[in-house]
Amino acid sequence: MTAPVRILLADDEHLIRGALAALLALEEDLTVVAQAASGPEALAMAKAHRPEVAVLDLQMPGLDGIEVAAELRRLLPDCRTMIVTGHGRPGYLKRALEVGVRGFLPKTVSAADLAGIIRTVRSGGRYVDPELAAEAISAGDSPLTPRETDVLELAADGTPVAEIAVRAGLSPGTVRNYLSSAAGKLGAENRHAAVRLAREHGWL
Amino acid sequence: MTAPVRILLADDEHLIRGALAALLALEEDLTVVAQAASGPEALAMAKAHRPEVAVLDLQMPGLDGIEVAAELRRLLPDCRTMIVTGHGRPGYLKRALEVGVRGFLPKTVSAADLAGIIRTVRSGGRYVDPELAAEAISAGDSPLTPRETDVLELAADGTPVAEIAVRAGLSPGTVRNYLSSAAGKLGAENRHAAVRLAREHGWL
DNA sequence: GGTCGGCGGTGACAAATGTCACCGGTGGGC
DNA sequence: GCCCACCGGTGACATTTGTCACCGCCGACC
Repeated sequence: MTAPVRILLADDEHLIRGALAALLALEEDLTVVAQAASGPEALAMAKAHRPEVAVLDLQMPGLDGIEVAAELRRLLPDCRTMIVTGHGRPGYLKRALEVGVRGFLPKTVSAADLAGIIRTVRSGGRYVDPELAAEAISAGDSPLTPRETDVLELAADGTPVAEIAVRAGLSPGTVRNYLSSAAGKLGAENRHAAVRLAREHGWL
Repeated sequence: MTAPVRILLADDEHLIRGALAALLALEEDLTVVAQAASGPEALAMAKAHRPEVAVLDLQMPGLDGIEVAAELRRLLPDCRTMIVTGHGRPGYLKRALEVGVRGFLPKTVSAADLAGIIRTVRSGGRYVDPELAAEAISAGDSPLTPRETDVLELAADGTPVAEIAVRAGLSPGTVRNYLSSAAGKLGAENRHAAVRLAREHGWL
């Protein structure tokens, strides 16, 4: 029998992380060698313990799972990464795949599935939750230009145009043009609805 | 030794729920008699299995944890309820306590703590996460009148004033008055920022 | 070379929104 | 009875916003 798969587990919810660790410990060919409760901690633990597979929660303090995955790819190219997430926005999936994540799944999978997917990923395979994949495909690419996305993001929490203009280093008129065009492309009544729609599609 | 505590576990994230069940199974004085992945399912399982303690996730499809707790109180007055949640908005805590929830904790607690709290709740005690409690207290009561809250809620997703007016059965002018007054009370620049602030405080 | 899309900008106009004063009605508390 | 807060409304006004046309400047692509 070969040595067990060395796993790094990162999730800011202690309860979940502990439970997951306990669950994976039941699988004799898997071993959790490190745990972390935040993005930076995950990186530190990875450097120290050099896991073969990193199981990362999407939302974590400090750095989110995708940012950690990107860093890990630079630091430990041999370490396979997978993302586990509660709510799967399509945009996240795309970003994740771009930084080399090999597994992407919602927390609704069963423990047995998780263990299986870890093995798959470990041996070079990939796994993407079918439902999330379908959503991502149907969502398609963002119709927004990079700059439109920037400006829309700055408009996210009800910031008035004048402030957006300052923060983006643009003239107020230009900001309004971008917002108007973005809202038009998204079929939104105004920028606030546009923000909501873009968020729903994972374009923000 | 007395019979083990009969527990109902409700969480829509299969992975978490399973892991939790496995974890609680390690405690010999606790036994998970039922599991559910949605609000309605939780109620059905509760009716069928009559647990002593119901551990409910806050966000679930169908009915959220608090709604389930409220129903349970009617259906099974002897069943103690506790809410476990990822992100603890202060407003939720308040609503939870109002419907008789006896435990309210974030998912950042450890498994040992969870088991301890289940025992506490089972024997008639209460437990509220100190940090969430502090937030709730510092957040205080909503400064908004009921009607202001209604209108603000309708304004939530960028709905134009005209539509809010129709839905609320008010004149557009009145709607603007309410929104303006709400934004003023919250110190917000405009209604969208006001919505965000109210959400953050759990007042929405 | 030409064309086209993105970027940044201006100016002008209409529409939506924010703000204020002020109205009457109702109901609770002192 | 009086006061006060909330409800619902009107009218007027300034400000913010959305929308459109049109400008020049790249840079990529054919």
